Amino acid sequence: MTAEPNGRQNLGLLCFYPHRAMEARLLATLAAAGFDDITMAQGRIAARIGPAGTRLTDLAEQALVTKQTAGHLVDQLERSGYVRRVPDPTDGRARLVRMAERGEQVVHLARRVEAEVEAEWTAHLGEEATAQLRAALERLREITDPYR
Amino acid sequence: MTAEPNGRQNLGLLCFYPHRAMEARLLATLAAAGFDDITMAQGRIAARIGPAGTRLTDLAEQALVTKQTAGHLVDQLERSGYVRRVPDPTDGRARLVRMAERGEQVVHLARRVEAEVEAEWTAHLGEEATAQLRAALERLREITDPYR
DNA sequence: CCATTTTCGTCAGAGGGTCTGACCATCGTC
DNA sequence: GACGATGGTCAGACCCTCTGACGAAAATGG
Repeated sequence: MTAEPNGRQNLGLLCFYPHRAMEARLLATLAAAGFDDITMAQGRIAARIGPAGTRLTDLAEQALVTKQTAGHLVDQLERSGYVRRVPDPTDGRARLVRMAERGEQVVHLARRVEAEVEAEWTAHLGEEATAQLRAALERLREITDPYR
Repeated sequence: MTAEPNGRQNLGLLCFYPHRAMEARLLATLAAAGFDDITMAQGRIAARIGPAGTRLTDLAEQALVTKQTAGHLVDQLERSGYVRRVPDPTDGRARLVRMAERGEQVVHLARRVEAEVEAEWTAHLGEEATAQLRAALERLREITDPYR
């Protein structure tokens, strides 16, 4: 991911800045709201928990980490009260990771911050350019995201 | 960075996929070429070394890490023979981190891979959409990258 | 219906990346 | 020259992630 001598940077690197900015804003806002024990890694796992709960293995697969890593992160989320594990009624081996009350609060706040940041970006780029940006990124995802 | 229930994902997250894909490709290709002792963190530091060498403090600032972290990574890069530290003739305290021969080789290869991946993306999106994407990301960088 | 294989999850251990805090040497300035 | 600012290192800690090994439950297939 090298920065070329002329100002031209590769597209992968250019994608990095907005992503980092979004994550930093999220983390800062959540911390300011009292959710100061959350980390980015935890967030990336938590973001993939479905409404009815999700298996650890699925979380790991979608987040592109090992089961062990996902388990470790869920341990922390559970200890902090953001999620809880319940038995999966359809499979004796499995457990479902489900959002707890405290977790839902974080999700609501995170959504608001995301919308806020996107609004700022739209103000900078203009409506049309932003829509094109989103469309391009979504198409790009087809070939850069192994998970759909 | 939550994934919303409907398919719509926030722009920060959408930016993540291409970035991750680019980094993964780079790392895999470099490893296959025999540079198998390099890591992403090292790459992010190394990418910021200028032609005449760069001070550790500047590397740290641009990469948004502490001096200690940058120093640690440069240690590894030096041990692997990618860079070397030379005294800064203009400042007795400072040392310049400069690319070594082996480092230059990596940079050349990395540039080629980046161009390759961008070509694939362009093939998927089309020339015009790719140009627009780049323009939008560059404008977005103005407000999402604290370093210029 | 049982044996085998697969899947779900955990435990244990290791290495890498990053940070804070303390510290020394040198530079620049008054 | 004295003193604050700057470049860099050392030490210690924490978090993230991985590999390997394993037990329990489910799925498969005679």
